[in-house]
Amino acid sequence: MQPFTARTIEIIASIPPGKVMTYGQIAAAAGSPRAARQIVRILHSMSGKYRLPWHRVVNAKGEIALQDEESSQEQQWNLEAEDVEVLPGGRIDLARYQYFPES
DNA sequence: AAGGTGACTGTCA
DNA sequence: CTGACAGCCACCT
Repeated sequence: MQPFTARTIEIIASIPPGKVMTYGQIAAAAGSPRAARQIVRILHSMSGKYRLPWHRVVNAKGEIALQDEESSQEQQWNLEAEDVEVLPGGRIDLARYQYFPES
């Protein structure tokens, strides 16, 4: 397991309910500001094995990044279950729900 | 071992 | 607002 991967898992797992983080944010927090795409790969391969709260991860625009209709709806449902308001189009108000590990 | 891939991002038009 | 482009990098053939 690469340090980057381990840190990524740790970070994602630390996102509190009702909050979300962007891929770039996680990548930066994990040590590679430009490795947003790695987060995607890690989510793909680890979400099943580590039970990560993948639904709390959105893209830089604050939208659900999933392309698969079913999965994206599942993510939206999970977010709403945590009192996150998902606007039409699968968009989320980052100003209200983005999680900053620092603060 | 070499090349492809992706739930991305910032910039420019 | 939309679309095109080029970085980016761990993981999977």
